[in-house]
Amino acid sequence: MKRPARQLYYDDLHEHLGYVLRRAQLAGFEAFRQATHGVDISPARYTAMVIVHANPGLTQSALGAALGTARSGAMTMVDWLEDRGLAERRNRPEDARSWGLFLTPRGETQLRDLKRRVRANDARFAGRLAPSELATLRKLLDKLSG
Amino acid sequence: MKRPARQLYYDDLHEHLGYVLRRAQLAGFEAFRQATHGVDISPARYTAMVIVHANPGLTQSALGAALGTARSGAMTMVDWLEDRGLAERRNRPEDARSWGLFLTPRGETQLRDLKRRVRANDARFAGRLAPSELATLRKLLDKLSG
DNA sequence: TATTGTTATACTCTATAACTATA
DNA sequence: TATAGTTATAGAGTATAACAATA
Repeated sequence: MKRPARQLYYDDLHEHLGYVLRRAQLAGFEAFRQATHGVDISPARYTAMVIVHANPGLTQSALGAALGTARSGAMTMVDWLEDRGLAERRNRPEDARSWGLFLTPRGETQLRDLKRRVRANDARFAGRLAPSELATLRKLLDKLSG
Repeated sequence: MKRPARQLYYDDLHEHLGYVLRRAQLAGFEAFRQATHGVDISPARYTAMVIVHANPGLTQSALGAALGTARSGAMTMVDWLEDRGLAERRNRPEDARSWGLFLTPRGETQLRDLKRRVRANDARFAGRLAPSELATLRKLLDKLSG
């Protein structure tokens, strides 16, 4: 038989907004993981697919800036997407230094499926709150991030 | 002269609670970084110090569980704290397999200083919201994480 | 000169698995 | 047998710096 774990104290950690945000964000990652179970994807890569889809032809640098990573990080990201046939680099006539990024038909299809799943699970995750609470939360978080 | 960056579209990312949480959490990390400028610390290590301080004598496994990491991660964490003279491992008479963790006097002093800084900066960061908004936000985030 | 993509490299964080000593 | 700590190892993720091609 297992001894009951000793009671742990957290001092005033729950007063720290950063700590509370971090915990909520980890719960969000976990919800995403469940929503995308069985698909080889991550929050960052999902974000990348959404952004490429919404901005067809954008450059790697622009993608990196949108994701908040260095150019080399965007490079790795696009390699990953291209290796799986989800996105492709095309020549840009107006600037031979850079590529234009596009989702492939397969990438579009997968993104549609992922969006459906993520939306449904987001609703389930957010379902811990009443609709009015959720609207308030989104507003307050945006205000905090701005 | 630099060309103006092309307008970027984010589709419905801002509808996704996980995405909004992630952005807010990154803003929180940045606030922490500013608050602790010049001190060699991180949010996770700060959390570890707070928990050791609040639970003197706890084991590494208990610390790992509190931090949400594997035992080997707690090991690395405690090594880091011990190397800098901030915490120490003491023998536990009641169980020779495990250590009891304690902050050193130096650790206590540094934690006091850090707490002051983090609290002040937390107030500044949270200051983007009205006090009533902040209370609402904390409540909603806790509800979401629970 | 400046920018884009690329490559090499390194550092942090974290997870797994195997080992040891104690229980 | 189960658990705590330890160690080795590997995999993400990310940052910096240097280089070639192009602007």
